[in-house]
Amino acid sequence: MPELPEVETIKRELEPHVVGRELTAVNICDTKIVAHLSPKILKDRITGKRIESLKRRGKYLLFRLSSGDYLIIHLRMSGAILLNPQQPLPHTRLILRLDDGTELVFTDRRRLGIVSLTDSEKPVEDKLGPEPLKPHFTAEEFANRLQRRKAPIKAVLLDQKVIAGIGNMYADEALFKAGIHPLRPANSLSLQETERLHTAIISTLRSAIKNKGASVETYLRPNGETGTAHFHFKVAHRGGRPCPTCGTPIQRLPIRNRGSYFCPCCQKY
DNA sequence: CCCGGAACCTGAAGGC
DNA sequence: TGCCTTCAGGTTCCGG
Repeated sequence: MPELPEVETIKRELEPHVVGRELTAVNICDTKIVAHLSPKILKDRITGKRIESLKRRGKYLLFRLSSGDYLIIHLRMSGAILLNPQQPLPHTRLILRLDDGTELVFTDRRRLGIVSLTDSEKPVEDKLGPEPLKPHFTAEEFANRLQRRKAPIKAVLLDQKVIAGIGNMYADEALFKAGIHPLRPANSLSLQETERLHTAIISTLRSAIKNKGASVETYLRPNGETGTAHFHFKVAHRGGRPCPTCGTPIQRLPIRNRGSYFCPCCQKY
């Protein structure tokens, strides 16, 4: 499941291969993945354009084109982008060919990912809160946002308008690191707890990026290799296994229909 | 605005 | 063996 660290890894590993290159051919294999405009218009508007830069914002990838447009890709649950795969891949949705022969292949087993085109960053920007790894994500601003919400902290961490880029796995890992129960109402956290969580979010994401993301389910890096961040998970996807700190079995609890993993001993309500 | 639940989607896994 | 149900979760939509 691509979250911020996975999308950041893809961005970094794709960047040197795509920036400055021209899109010479666009093959939309599954028109259903194109959102907000017709597949034909998207294809016509990006073919022949140069990729000026590649940026990640939250879980979105934005390719800025020489036309001034932004080609936007969101991988959702099962999307991946592969560079020059050795053989045809199952669930291929989109193929971009560049002027040096490079091929970018967007695959998506569950078909929930989207490709779109906009003339500014605004549509993406409007959906998202602060980037957690940028200096403007401060503990004060974080505390402010939490104070307005009484929903479970786990649910609030998944709200992209509160913080951009956190998903189910890293929400669980950050809450464990901060020692906070996932069902605690967001506005019940003390200032100290909020600061611990703020720090935990940043260190959890940084460490996952160092490990090139977590390969659970279908996530792969553009070169086809897996990430290693999941080997360092303490609670995420580890229901029933002993907590690495105290040995208590990790519990699984559905919150907002998402499996939430936590240690009932280290994260008391 | 805020909240929780359902829908979208497909393949894997488990029950019978 | 095979059919059926359940589960996985990022985002959006909807009713309260």
